[in-house]
Amino acid sequence: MEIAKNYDSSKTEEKWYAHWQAQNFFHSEPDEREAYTIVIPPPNVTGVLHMGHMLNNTIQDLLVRRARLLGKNACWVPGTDHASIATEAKVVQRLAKQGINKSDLTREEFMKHAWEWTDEYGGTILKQLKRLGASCDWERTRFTLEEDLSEAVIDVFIDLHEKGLIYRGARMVNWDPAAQTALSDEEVVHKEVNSKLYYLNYQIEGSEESLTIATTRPETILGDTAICVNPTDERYAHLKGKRAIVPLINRSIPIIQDEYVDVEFGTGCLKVTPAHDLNDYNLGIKHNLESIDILNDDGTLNENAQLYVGQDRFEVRKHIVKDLKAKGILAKEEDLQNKVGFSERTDAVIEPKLSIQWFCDMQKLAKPALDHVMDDTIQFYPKNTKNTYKHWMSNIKDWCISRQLWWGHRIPAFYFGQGPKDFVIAKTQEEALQKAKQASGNEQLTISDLRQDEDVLDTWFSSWLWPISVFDGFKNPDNPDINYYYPTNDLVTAPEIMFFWVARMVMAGYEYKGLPPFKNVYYTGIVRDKQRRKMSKSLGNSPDPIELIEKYGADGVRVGMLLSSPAGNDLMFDEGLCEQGRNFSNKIWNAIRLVKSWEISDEVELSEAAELGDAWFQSKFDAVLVEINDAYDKFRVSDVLMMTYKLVWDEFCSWYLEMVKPEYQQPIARKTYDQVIANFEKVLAVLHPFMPFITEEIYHLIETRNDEDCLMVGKWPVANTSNKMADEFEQTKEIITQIRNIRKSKNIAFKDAIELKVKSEATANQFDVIIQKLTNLSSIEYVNEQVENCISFVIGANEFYIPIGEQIDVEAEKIKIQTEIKYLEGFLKAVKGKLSNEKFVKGAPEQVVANEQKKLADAETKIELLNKQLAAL
RNA sequence: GGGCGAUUAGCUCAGUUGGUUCAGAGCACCUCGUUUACACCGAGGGGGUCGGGAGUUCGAAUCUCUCAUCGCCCA
Repeated sequence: MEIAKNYDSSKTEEKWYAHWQAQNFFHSEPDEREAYTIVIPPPNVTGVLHMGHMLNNTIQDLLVRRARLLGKNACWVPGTDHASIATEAKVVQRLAKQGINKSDLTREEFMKHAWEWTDEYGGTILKQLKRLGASCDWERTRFTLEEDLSEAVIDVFIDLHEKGLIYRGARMVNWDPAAQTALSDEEVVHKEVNSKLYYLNYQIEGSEESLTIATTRPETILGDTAICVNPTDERYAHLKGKRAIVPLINRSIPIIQDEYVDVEFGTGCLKVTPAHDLNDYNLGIKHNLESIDILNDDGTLNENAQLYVGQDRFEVRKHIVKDLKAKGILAKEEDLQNKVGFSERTDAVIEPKLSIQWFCDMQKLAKPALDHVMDDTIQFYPKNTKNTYKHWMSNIKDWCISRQLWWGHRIPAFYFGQGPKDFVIAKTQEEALQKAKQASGNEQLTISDLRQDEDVLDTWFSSWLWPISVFDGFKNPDNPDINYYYPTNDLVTAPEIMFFWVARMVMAGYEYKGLPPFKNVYYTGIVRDKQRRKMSKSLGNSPDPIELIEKYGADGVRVGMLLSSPAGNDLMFDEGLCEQGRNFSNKIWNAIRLVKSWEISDEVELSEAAELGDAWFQSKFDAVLVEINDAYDKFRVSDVLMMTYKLVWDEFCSWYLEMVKPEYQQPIARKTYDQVIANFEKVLAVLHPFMPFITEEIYHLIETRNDEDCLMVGKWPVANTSNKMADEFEQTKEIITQIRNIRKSKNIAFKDAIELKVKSEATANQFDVIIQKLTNLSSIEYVNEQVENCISFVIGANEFYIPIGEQIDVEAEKIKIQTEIKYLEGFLKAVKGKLSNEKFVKGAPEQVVANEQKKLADAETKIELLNKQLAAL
């Protein structure tokens, strides 16, 4: 069979993915095997595949494919997230392009557009994941806004409300004026920005005196209802009980005292705007201040402000500074760096806003969620992420779960009156009506008297149920799927959503199943470019994953992604890594090409080298496999890859295949061939999780197989560690390297055979035939005396001589040997120093001292040998 | 401001309770190479005072303190 010289991924990937699907290999049903489950972190329906997804899903596929090979019943549940705020923004944008305003639509009309949008784009990422080779159980694909999952969300809302853990209340929330909705604390990103600190003079009422306050937000003075100073601040002690005048609008406000004010910051005088700052709000409550809300929901000023009405808050800032300056109220301005909150989704500057929202009380839910991570029931990788988790969980605040949006799960609250308590929580209108009649005592109520809450729930209020809801664990709490697949095994996600998602899933898991949602959480790093900038669409520094796959093959890209990504470390992505992955594909490809080029013969005798090679390789393979398994258990993914890479490239290709390779144009013994194939298949199995496509292709190049006989559903090899030949061979590798080195330095071509003479206690080395083959020796002779006129080297207690057929350069040889002696003597001195140190001999463990003594003896022997050689020159 | 973590070869990173010749890997780099799988390759090689300083110890990349620089989380 002709095999192309270079591997062409475009000819295999689609073929095998389709084949696997046709064989239904991705699908899982509960059975008697051990389950291995992963639920995908559902990507947004708005998204397209980016490098973060590539990393994340490559790792998940790696784990799932290995679990499958280990004989577990592997189930990777895919799906998408409705991404309330992001999707709604996209839909609004699209409508705007069509000249439609959201406000002109009814809720139902808008939802129709949103569903159309979702049907059109929602599956993009999942489709793209197939290109990567993701072995998801597509039959189980779920969507957070589908019927069953929505029902779970509503049921949980009702349940938590009944338990008193969800409440409605007026609070200071994070308001996103662009999306015009409240956000949770986690959706606010604090960024350091260059601002200005403005110093403004406030007139003291009934006096010529004025005091100066400092503020970064001069436009909010229109909502000021007090000035606050620290009671210990003597500068302002005389102002106690007096009032000040708000500039421009001449409102009289009290001067109050509170410890909260930082004497050091600005002037030590604080303007208090209870409606627009959380701290001021708290001060307002404490001191019973009036609260004047001067902003509309879209960030423009309202009538309460009196001035600049209808203008945007940032426009107003410019104007008011100008006006204050003109009136001599602005004392000075200073540059200042401060942190400002931005909306994670819209990047708008967040306004603290007092509004009525729904909240989820986290205290009770957080307790088991914290405990079971601290006691390692759930393990985090890397370990140090536990600290961050603990810190957040120990300082947890209530979760604002309502959003002023349409795209999402509508809050099941029905209002029957105007009072703050005039509502009921119910799953259906009918049920709501019953409850409302009861609550109001008004039997005349009809459905049309009820108003359902207009708001929807935070998207994460559905995501936190994901590991349970994808198995219908709410509707059907005892169904075979949930019993079999839950708790899931591993969760692979980004560290930045530890609070958004991971922590809350753990809470929901314990609240609703009494069990953790998963056993391990693997936090990936962030994919950055070479300059350490986070990859983002706006920077344009992210390659297109699909183009990468087309260029380097899915296998190559998978390897590229994992080559430099130890758990939790950011990944400095470089296309060169994918290139390395592609080169690796080609290396393996050429290994099968070599093997398939051999003519198999039943007549040919087994060569000793091939027998030895097989024994050695099995020993080596098993030793490495033990390490690989161990690294998998510790989620040391890039270590696993590197070990696998070296196993394939160095041990299998460079050593093993070279050992067993038949002479040019000679056939290979059938038995040897069979051994090579057996070893090849084991190597392929270990490599398969990283490179599913090429390994499957090669598996089928080895021989024609049945449709259901695929590597993907093959067996992970089992290590037999009794064979120690791998260790014994290490010294032989050194001998071979030395001989190659001599060839190199003396310019002796490989095709010219050379002789080797060995002075040793032994009369043979079990690996002599290997040495002979790999270095092209005409003979190996064991001698009792030093050999003259040779290049020599010493390994262990053995001396090796190579006659080079010409006069050797005595001086050069002398220098070489002297250099080595010098190094050894220095080493010896250090060892002797240790051993003559009484404290060391007494203090160090016996083993360590014994080792030092062995080092001493070995070095002395070697120096002696080298000196003899030197003398003989 | 509070907390966590990092700093080891040109780059990205290992280095498991301090102790084998422990200073390592991959890539990059340099030299040589049409040896009959692969130049997307082979063989060989150079390269680090382990961020600076101090300390503990018989012994420190590893433990302590301190300084510097950088990240992340929270407020």
